[in-house]
Parts: sequence; C-alpha cells; structure tokens
Amino acid sequence: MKIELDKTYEAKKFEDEIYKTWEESGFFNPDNLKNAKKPYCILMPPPNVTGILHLGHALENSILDTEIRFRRMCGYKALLLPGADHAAVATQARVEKELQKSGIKNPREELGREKLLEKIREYSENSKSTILNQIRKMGTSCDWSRFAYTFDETRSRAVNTLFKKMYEDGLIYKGYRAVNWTVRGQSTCSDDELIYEDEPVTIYTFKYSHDFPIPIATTRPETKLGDTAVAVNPKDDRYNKYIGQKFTVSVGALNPLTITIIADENADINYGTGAVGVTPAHSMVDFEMYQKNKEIGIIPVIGPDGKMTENAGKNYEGLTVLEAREKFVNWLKENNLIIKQEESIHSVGKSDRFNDVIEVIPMKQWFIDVNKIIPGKNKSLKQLMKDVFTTGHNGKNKKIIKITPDRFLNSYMQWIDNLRDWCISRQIWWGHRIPVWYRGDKIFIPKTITELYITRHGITDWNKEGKIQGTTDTPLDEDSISNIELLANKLKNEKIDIIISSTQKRARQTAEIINQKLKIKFETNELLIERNYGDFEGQNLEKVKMKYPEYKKDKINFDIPGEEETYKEVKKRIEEFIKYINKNYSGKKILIITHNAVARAFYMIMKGAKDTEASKYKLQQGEIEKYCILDGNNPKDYKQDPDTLDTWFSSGAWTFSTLGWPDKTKDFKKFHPTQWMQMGYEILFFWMARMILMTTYAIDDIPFEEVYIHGILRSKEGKKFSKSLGNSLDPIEIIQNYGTDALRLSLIKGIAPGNDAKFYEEKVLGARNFINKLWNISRYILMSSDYVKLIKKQPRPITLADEWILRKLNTLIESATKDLKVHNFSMTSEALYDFTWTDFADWYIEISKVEKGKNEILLYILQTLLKLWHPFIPFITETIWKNIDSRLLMISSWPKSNKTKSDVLIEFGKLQEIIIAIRNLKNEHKIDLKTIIDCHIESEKYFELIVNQIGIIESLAKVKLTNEKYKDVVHISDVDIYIEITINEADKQKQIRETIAYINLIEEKLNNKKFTQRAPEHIIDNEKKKLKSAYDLLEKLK
RNA sequence: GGGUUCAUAGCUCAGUUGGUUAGAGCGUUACGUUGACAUCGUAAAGGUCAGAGGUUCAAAUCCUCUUGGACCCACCA
Repeated sequence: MKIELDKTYEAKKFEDEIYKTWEESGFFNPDNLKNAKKPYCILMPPPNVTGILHLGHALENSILDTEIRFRRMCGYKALLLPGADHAAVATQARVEKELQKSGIKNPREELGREKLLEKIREYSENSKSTILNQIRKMGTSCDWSRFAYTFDETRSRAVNTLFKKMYEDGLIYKGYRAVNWTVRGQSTCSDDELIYEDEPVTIYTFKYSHDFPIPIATTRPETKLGDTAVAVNPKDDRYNKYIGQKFTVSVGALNPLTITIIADENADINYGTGAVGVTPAHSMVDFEMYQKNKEIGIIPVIGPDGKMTENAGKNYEGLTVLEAREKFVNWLKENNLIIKQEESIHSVGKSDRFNDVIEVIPMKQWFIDVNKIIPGKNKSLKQLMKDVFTTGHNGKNKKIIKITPDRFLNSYMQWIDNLRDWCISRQIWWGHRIPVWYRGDKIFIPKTITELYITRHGITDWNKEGKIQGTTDTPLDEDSISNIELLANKLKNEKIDIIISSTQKRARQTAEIINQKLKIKFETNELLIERNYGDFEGQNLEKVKMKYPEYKKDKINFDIPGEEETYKEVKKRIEEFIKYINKNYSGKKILIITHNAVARAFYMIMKGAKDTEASKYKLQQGEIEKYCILDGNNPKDYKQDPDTLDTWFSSGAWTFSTLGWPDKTKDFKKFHPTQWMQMGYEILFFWMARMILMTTYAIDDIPFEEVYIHGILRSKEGKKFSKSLGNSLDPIEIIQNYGTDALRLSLIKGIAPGNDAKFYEEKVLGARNFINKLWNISRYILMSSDYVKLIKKQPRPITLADEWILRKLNTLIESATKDLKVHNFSMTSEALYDFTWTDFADWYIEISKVEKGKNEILLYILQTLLKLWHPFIPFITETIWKNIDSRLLMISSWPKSNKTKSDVLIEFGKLQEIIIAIRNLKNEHKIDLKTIIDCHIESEKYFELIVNQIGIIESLAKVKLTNEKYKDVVHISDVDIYIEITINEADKQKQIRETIAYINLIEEKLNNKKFTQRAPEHIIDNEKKKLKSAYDLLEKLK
C-alpha cells in the first residue's frame, strides 16, 4: 500500500479529530493505564473563570502537557488533573462591572444576594466552558473525568472541613484588627492583593497644638483626627523625657485627643522629626504598636464607606477622605500649626481588582493566626511553611520540596518572615460562605450539615388548567419533560446523595427523570404527598375559601373539615419527615421532590415564618429551595455568617481537595503528595505558600515533591501582555493560523525556568516551519518506503552513515531522557530540533538517496523521533504515527538507547568536513552547487574513508572524483582536495595566518608548566593532538 | 533599607558540575526550484561574552567592585 500525504501539513485538518481520539481512548485517565504502576500526578493550576485562555495559560498547558506525556510514555500512572477556580473577587468584580455597563448602577443593592449570585454563576459557567474547550485546543492530556472546580461540592466540603479543623485548633479566630479595605469593592483584602503605585503627595510637618512639644509629619492629615500616641525612640535625647506623659489636644475631633508618648525602637531618630504620630485605626504599623500598648486606645475616624465617622467631629463627619484632608490642613494653617510642607513621591496601596486606594480600617474579621503554636505540633504555621524547604516536613529529608530555580527560595523565606495574620473573610458574595452560624451572640460550627434541596414535581395537564390535583395520580405533561432534564443537568454538579420523592405519580415520575441523569439512591415517602388541600394555590383561592364557612370567621388560619388535611397537619407531617431525615440521612444532601403545599410547609418550619405569611410563599416549578439542618437543629434559630472566604483559602487546599479529601479516597491515597507542581513566580506567595500552609497543617505532609517556576511572557518590547495595553495576542487565533503544535513549540523552545521570555509571531512561524519539515521528512520516508511497519528493534547498521546516525540517535535518546527527567524542556527541544533537521534530514536522508536499502533504518529513526517529539508536539506526531501503527503514539513506550560505536563520529565528521569544503569552494567561485566538477582527494590518514565513501562525496558535494591532480589544492587538516578551480591567494594567506595564531595559542598553553602539571591528562593529550594536526596543515598550506 | 535577576552576533535567546578555535533561530549577503519540503536547499559574513580586578594550569561560566536595565519584599512617620 502506497501512503500519500499532503505536500504541507495543515494542522486544522487533524487536530480536533486527534484530540477526540485521545479523549475517547480513555488514556487520559490513569486508571486505564493498566500496566503502569508508579503514580505521577500533576495538578493543573486552575484557570480563573473570569475570562478566556491567554498566552500565560498556553505556556502553562504546554509545559504541563509535555511533562505528563513524557511521564505517561515512561510508564507512569500519569494523571494531569484539570480544574477551574471560581476566583471570588476577580469574578464578582468583573460581573459587577459588566452589570454597571448595562445600567445597573449598584448591582449588590439593586439585585440582592441571590440574584447577583445567579448572574455571576451564569457568567462563570459560560466562561468556564469556554476556557475548558480552549484547554482541549491546546492538546492538554488531562483526565476530564476528575475535573475539579474550587466551588463545587467536594471542594466546598474540603473547605468547610478545613475551616472547622483550624477553628477548633484555635488557628482561625474572629478578631478586631486593622484590615485593608476597598471602598469601591466594599470588602477586605489581604496584604498580597495590594498593588503599590508611586504617586505625588504632600508631606505636612505640624504640631497638634502650640503646647505640644513634639512635631510630627504625615501624608494623611485627616487620619490624625484619630491619633492616640506619638512614638519616639527611647534613645532620642530630645524626646525621651516625655515618654509616658499624656497630652490632651483639641484638633476638632469629636472629643479632645489624649496623646500618649510611647517608646518604640522603630522610630528613626534621624528620619523626619524623629517622632511618629500613631494612628492605630488607620495604619498597619500603628495598629501593631497599639497591640503592644493597648492603653493608648484606638479611634477609627474613617468608615467603611470611605467617609469620616462621627469620631472625626462635627466639622468632618460625612466628608470624604480628600475633603477632610483639605479642611483639616486649612485648620492647621489657620492656627499656625504647620511647620513645613513639602512635595514628595509616595507609594500608595491600591486594590488590584477594584483599583481604588486601600483604606486601613479596624474591623471584626476572620483571621488565620500564623504564629500560634499548633496543638500537638509544637510549631506555628509559619514554621511549617519554612520547614518544607529546610529541614523537611517533620524533619524528614524526603519531605523537602525541590524548587526550580531555587533562587525563589530567598524571597519566599523573606515573605514568610514578614507575614502577618492572614485575613480570610471577604464581604463579597461570590465565594465559599464562612461555615459559621450564630445563635444570638454564640458562634456555632455544626458537625454535620444536612442539606435539603426542595423542588416541585414537573408540570401536568392539570397544572396547565389551574386545577387542584390533590391526591389524584395525574401524569406529567410530555412537554415538561425537557424542563425537568434541564433541572437535572443543573443538579448534576451538586453531588446529591439521595432523592426522596412523594409517592404520587407526578412527583415520582419527575424523580425518575432526574435520576436517569444522577443515578443515585432513590426512595419515596408518603409524608411528602399532597392531599386534597389546595386552598393556597393562587387563582383558586377565593373559590376554595368560599366553600368553607370558617373562612369568614378566621380569615387565614382555619381548618378544613372532612377528609382533607389542615395546614397544621401538613406541618406536622413534615416535622415528622425531618425527624426521619435526621435519623437516617444526617449529613447528606437530599433532593426532595414534592408539592407546593408541602414546599410551603418546609418554608414555614425552616425559616420560622409566621402562619400568616403562608399564603405569600410559592415555589415555582423548576425552582429549588435549599435548607440546611445543622446537627439536627432547626435552622430557623441560626444565622449564617454573611461573609465569604478569601479565594486562596480554597486554592490552598487544591492538591488534596482535588483528590477527594476529606474522604479517604483511593485517589488521595495513591496520588498525594503529588509529584510535580508548576506555576508562574507571580503567584508564589498567593498560591504555593498557601498550599504548603494548608497541606502541612491538615494532611501532615508536603503538597508536592517538586515545584517548577516559570516566568511570564512579554511582548517584543518587553512589556507585559494585557488587554488594556492593547498588545495581547490570542492563542486561539495563533492556533488557527499556525496550529497548536507550532504554538506549543514556540512557547517551550528557548525558555529558561523562572525567566521571563519574549514572545512574538515570528517565533511561531519558525516553529510552524519546523513542523512542516518534520511532516515532509515523514512524507518522504513513508512515500518512498517499500513497506511501512513498526520497527521494534534497532536495525543493524551497514555503512558508516548508518553507524553514525544511530550513534547520534542514541546519544539523543540519552540526553533527551536525562534532560526531561529534570524538566529541561527547552534544551531537549533544541537537541531534537537540531538532530531532526540537520543530522537526519540534511545529511542522512540525503545520503539515503545514494546508499539504497535503508528502508528499515529510516523507519526506525522516524518512529523513534516521533516518540521523542510527541510530548512537545503531540498532534503532528500522532497524525503521522497513524500511518505506521494502529495503536496510539500517546501510550507507546519511551525509546531506550542501544549500544553503538562512538569512533564513527570522527570519521563521519571528516567526511562532512570534506563535503562542506568542496561546497564552500564552489560557492565562493560562484559555481552552481549542482554543477559537477572534477576533484581529486588525497589523504594518508583517511584514505580508506575516502575510498569507501566515494559515492557520498560525489553525490553530496556534486563532484566527480578523478585520479588527475589539479594544480590548485585546498587543505583541511589531514586531507588535500585538488580541484579545477583557481584558489584565491588571499584566502590561502588568511588560512595560514589563522592556523599560525591557533598554533601559538596551543603552544602557549603546552609550554605553561603549571598547565602540564595540573591539568588532567586527557585535556593535555587533546591539546597535543590539536597541535600536531595544526602543524601538518600549516606545512601543506606553505 | 534587604533581596533576586539580567547584560553573549543587527534582533531573540541557548551555553547543564569551569576544559575543542563560544552556539542556534530570525535577519543580512551570495548562489540555487532534479520528484520529500521555497513553510525549502547550499554556503558566507557577523561576537574583546557590559567594564575593571581577583581565584585557577584554565573563566562567558566562580568571587569582588563598577555601569546600565528589570523585579520582589519591607519602609515610606
């Protein structure tokens, strides 16, 4: 069978189909790698659900996938676990911004919690599915069946479990502390979420009053309305006599300020006035001083709305910070209290998401205590975070994390030293709600949370007509089934444990349709049924009511006589049902399919609503109402904390939450700790530090054995890619133009770990050209082969060229394997590139056109090359492989090197040297390379070589070898080439000069006694050899 | 203030523990379309490895300093 391939490789034609083949093969899932034993697990850094794939993702995916494909081929149980991050602040900020654009000025106020969350959920789901498809486009071989989302059920459970554990260990506390506050975002943010920008400011040096002995300086005069102390250095002779004294000053605040003079080593005698005005409420550093000197007190003068509070005094209350600043400065001026006023540059902290100036404000928030000794550990979180890089976790050598490049360790350690308690509560709504409830003032963290998802049956014909159905067994309307399926899809991600439905047909039927998707436990329960009791069903209300004489007496709460059930009886029935749940399904997630009146009863019980509100409640079909039962208690007495958790709290748990923790799953046992982690240096503190914190604490282990840090991509001008700069490149567009393989190769070739790299289209173009070269190499071999089959054993070499190429190939296998084991992607790709294009295509394939009968060897080299290249450029290699073998290249085994002779390298090198010398001569004399000229070669040393390789020389250099000596001769070391071209005398002289200089260089070395005494023997021998052939050459040239 | 990092050909970068006359791609120049490939071939030009000093038999590589750029952390009263 003749194989036909297109003249050029068109990525678009193959990539989607190939990815589909891989995915359907099931081998992305390590469970299907039956022969593999040793696990190799990598967690994908989960992309945020705020946008689309950018170049950074493309880089990460290229690196991750190259690594995992290599490991898979090496026989590991390779798992690349994909995920996505709900990215709390980032996502909410994005959606709010878009809503504002569409005219909703204050989304939180106008929509309310539930509706805004619904909008964000919608946006994030869209964004998630887009970005996941784009990750498929990158060729990433991750196990989609294990996909994890930081905000899904399993991950939420991990977050809640972790929170509870840390709270019980006293590591999480609720405290009143100064926090970073974004007025625009109306939320706290951590120290790491600030970006600092230099801005011009005015520094005012002033005195609180004329009597006050110490002048102080500030860039934030308005905060001085809340000063409670002045700190001076105890060694400062000017001021130390005042230490401990209190001064009362009136600066216009609500109450006169009592300023205590305190001692603090941090006050620099030589800087400014040498004294620091202390505003505990509005400065992190000052707050720490307050903690050491609680007696000085704390007066907040700025509120969460960014306006001055009552404490600031009547003149200032309600003013913005800037207005207050101006007014206070004016007051100081009027009273001649300003001593100096100077302009300066100041770096101002801003919120990276909301881009407004951060105010430091004291608040009651949740914190993680990083200094507290962990019960039973005798160490703080800070110490745990350091240990993994120094002594190893629990002092074990094996539990030291290897970081590449290790220079990042320095800044990590420095960061840990400066770490303050981590504020984890946020006032935004998109995120894990803090799993804490309050009963009055008491904090309550339940052991088990039973979750009820209440929904109604699907629509029946009777519903359509507005009839009361009561105990009838009306079936579902055919048209409504698709709506129920939609509902089922929504529920799929919620990890429901059991479905309980009313026994009535319409509910049972609904449950069955849903369970076709969920495939979980399903039971029916009589307590959930609807009786002939439809008096609150809306449009029939009046009619029904009028049937009963009691209605006139007691307008709302009345009993219905006869067989029908009263409202109170329904409530009783549901209370009984809840008892049943608590007894049998405590801690589970339960989907309840029931009827309107029953749903209402749930509402009344769970929310503790008054009976008079009953008729106002209606659950629409298709809607879900969620309730939590906390340790079997009725939720109506408990109020959940309204705040959410910092998104990095859930990210910190990533390496184990993705593997099913807190359950002791098979995955967790097999794959944790993970083998390799990869991330950009910009999230080292955000993410790596937090993963280490969480894992060492909760799992008592390291999260990963190795972490590989990559740099960021920059434009040709060295700028960051960003939408706002308008210089961003869309990876998807690049893929469409050049193919995924070209993009991947251009991202990986020429990068060093931890270093930034410039990226531009020409690089992709170069990679694309290479891809095409590889295609054509394959095309030539496959099309000109007598047969195509899998060559399992290295064929026996026959000629020198065979020996040479196999030697080169085996060296390549060795170096590629060695380098990939230490994640040296760039170097490996360059070595492969060089071999493929230069050694294989330019030399060996050309030789194969002269020396026939290389079918098997060519196929063998091609197959080996496809394997070696596969981790980098999976699509084209798999596409070509399809023509060779029916099994997937993806799971073929990584090549092993064979023994080969090494001495052929010198011989073949000489052959190349001869050919290049002749080509060069022709070029210099403007003779078409293809023109065959006569040539005579003499060499004592390489006589045999030349005789044996006449064919190759004649064909690659396009010469005819003759016995006739021409007058003109070219010398290269140990070989004389006589040709019918007049040799340029100047060239000859130049060559002589160069050779002499070279000889001098070596002689100088060899004459140096220290060199001959101390250098290793093989180095000296080598120098001697070099000298000898240089002399020979010089002799001939003369 | 503490720390990290970069400077190698016109451009973008490799150069693994010090050891051939320092490499690649792009670009440039010259020549070339015979059946794998013009997304190509053949060859050439182009570098005092930022500067100075040191360690060493030997330095682009290790150390110190200088110059110029990038970055991180803290402080910024």
